Amino acid sequence: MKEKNTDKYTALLQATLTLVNNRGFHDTPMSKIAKLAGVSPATIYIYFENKQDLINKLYLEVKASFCSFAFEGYTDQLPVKKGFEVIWYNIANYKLSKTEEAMFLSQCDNTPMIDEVSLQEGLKHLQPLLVLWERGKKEGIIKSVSPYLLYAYTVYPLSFLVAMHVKELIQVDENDRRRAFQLAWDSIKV
Amino acid sequence: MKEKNTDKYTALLQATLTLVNNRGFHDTPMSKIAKLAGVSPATIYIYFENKQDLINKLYLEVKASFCSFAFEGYTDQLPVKKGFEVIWYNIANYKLSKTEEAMFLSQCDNTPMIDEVSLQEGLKHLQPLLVLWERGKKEGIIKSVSPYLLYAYTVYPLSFLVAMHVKELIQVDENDRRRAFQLAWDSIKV
Amino acid sequence: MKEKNTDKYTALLQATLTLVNNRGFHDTPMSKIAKLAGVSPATIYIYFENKQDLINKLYLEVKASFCSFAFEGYTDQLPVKKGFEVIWYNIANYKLSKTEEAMFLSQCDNTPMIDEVSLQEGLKHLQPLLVLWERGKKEGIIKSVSPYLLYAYTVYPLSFLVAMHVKELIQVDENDRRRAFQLAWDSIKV
Amino acid sequence: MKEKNTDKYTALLQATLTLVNNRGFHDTPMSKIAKLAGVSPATIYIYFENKQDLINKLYLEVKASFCSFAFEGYTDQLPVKKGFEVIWYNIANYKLSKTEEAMFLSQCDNTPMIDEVSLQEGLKHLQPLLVLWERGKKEGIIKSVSPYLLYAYTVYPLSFLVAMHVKELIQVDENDRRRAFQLAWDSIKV
DNA sequence: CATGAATGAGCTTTCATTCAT
DNA sequence: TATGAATGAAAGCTCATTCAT
Repeated sequence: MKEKNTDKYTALLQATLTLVNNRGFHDTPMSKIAKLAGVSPATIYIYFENKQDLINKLYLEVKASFCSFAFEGYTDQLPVKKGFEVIWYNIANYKLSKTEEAMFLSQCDNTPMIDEVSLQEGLKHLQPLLVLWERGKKEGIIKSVSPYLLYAYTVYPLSFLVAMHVKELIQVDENDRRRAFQLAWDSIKV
Repeated sequence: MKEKNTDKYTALLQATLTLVNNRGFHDTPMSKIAKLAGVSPATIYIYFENKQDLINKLYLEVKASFCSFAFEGYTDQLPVKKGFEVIWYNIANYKLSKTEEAMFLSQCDNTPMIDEVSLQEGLKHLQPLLVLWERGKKEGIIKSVSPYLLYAYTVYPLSFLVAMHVKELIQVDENDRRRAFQLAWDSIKV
Repeated sequence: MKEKNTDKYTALLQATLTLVNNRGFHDTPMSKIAKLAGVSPATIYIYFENKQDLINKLYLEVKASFCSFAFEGYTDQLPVKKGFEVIWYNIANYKLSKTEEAMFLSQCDNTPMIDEVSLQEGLKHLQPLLVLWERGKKEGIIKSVSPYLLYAYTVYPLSFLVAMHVKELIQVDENDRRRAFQLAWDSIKV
Repeated sequence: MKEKNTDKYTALLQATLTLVNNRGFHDTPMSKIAKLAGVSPATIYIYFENKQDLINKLYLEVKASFCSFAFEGYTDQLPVKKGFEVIWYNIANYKLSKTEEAMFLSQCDNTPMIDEVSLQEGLKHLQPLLVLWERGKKEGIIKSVSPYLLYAYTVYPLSFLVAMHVKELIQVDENDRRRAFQLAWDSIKV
């Protein structure tokens, strides 16, 4: 009974993810979401207040899963470079394996699609990375620049790579990832 | 009379740019575009085939203006680093001054909004940068990696900085740009 | 357990009365009725066939309570004027104290909301008043006009007074009622 | 061109009048209104903001026509009784000939269907009758009671007679109107 | 060329009602 | 008996597009 609930809730989020990815938020009618999730259109409104709420909740869900993945195996005991490496590979692996989720997050971050409130909410989770960078700067290992710059040159580029990967313009195998990491690290290291 | 034509054409593109930036492609009805441009909805269809055509043409227009800006003052006579510097600063300056255009391009590149054909069309213009990178690799100055990687770590990060700048989370003054260039260059230089 | 039944039945009627009064028949969804009555929407269909049946039954219930009230303390032994006075005051007191019920009856009588069958059913109860009027006419005390006219000028005006009372545009104290009765009586007396 | 506008506007109001009368506000979908008026559903929204606006505007239109009719041939030079007679017969004739309009007004006045603002707006027009009554009271011809009472016992009863007339339960010929007027006047005269 | 009016198609959302439990 | 979940049908409304002028 509780199962059924979670099932439909999840099915709806998944359907939305797929459709918004392939067709955009516009051009993704509720009826299509319902059909792909295997429920009636009216059922959506049992689990979500409205279309905006559905998309917001999907965003938060995906963002949370992304962030929990990002810090797997990481502790602040690790030396700066090693710690950064762990996180960076986590993120890269997530984005390149869960491409649907990655593309969706990209779309959300570059489009006025998600409530500002939800966007803020979604940002909180990257805190440990910021702390790590701060430590790296103190230790003279990482350049003394704004965390926004560090993010722009290490994590953000992955979005582009994923997009090219999805379009099958590039492969990103183990070697490629190592090379990409090199570029990221060279960019921010002192 | 020719003036008038161009005026309305331009006004429509400008109106679309503004509205799509602020509200997204969905939630930007033709009627609102017409109103902001100061014309009748029917008039749009004199200049554009339909909504998709309007957005495609806007994309190409903006992309072209962006690319022409990007290579101002550049010749392939320049040494690799100097040539890259010229182009990079051009792009940075364009994106940070014409933020509306920059945000729009971001949205187009991360959303299934533009026809694949038009996207391809828009890509052509960056050719000289690719040629420059090839030269850099041959001269052993730039890392031997895919141009997609080079793009991801030098040009693409600017989109993130622009977004943060527009949200007034960061300033990007002359010094910041110099720092940003340093990160870009460190990333790809051998 | 029988208690429970009656409780829910009554609660549903009461909830319907309140909601239809405040929001109209349209704009009164079954779900809201259920919530206000403290039961599940599905439970309504145990006690009532459908929405129309619910509203019909409410109408008959209220009409019956109204009519039983109307003839309290009345016998056909009373002289005509005294008898009329008793009934008229009963009706006035009912309408002005049970304003929710009175407003609801008004709404039913002026709107195609209740089945014609139920409306006919509801009319039967006023019989004794018609008989009294007939007697009054024979005795030469009451004008020889259709009972519809007599009703229109004695009972029906009270609906207007109740409406104005509910909107707090007029008070209707003991004195006002006496004055109102005077107008009613002057209207129909020979 | 202007013709067309007025035509459709009027056709829509007329269609609404008919349907709301026969089926109630609930159970009168916009699509049915459109069909009866011979236009597309979308066209309604060129002339009216939404369903509520449509019904409000209809109310004001009908109320205005009613009131302008009510005071035809009346001047405050007339003696009180004569003046009252003129107005009363105007109202009676309007209601008994334009029964659709009369029934609609009844429905609006007894149902939470019209915005409070519009209801207030609609009330203004009866001013001259109130002034006449005031004069009658000063001259000792009319009972010294609230205008609400006077209205309840002279004008309001007509709504009941119209309803019975529409249901074909009574005829209301010239003689009947004279009798009805007698009851109204006896009610309020000193 | 330019437009206001018009619309069919389709959108999001609601709701009376049902059904498995 | 009682219900929360589910839904088909339909509601109000919007919008890209057309067309007579």
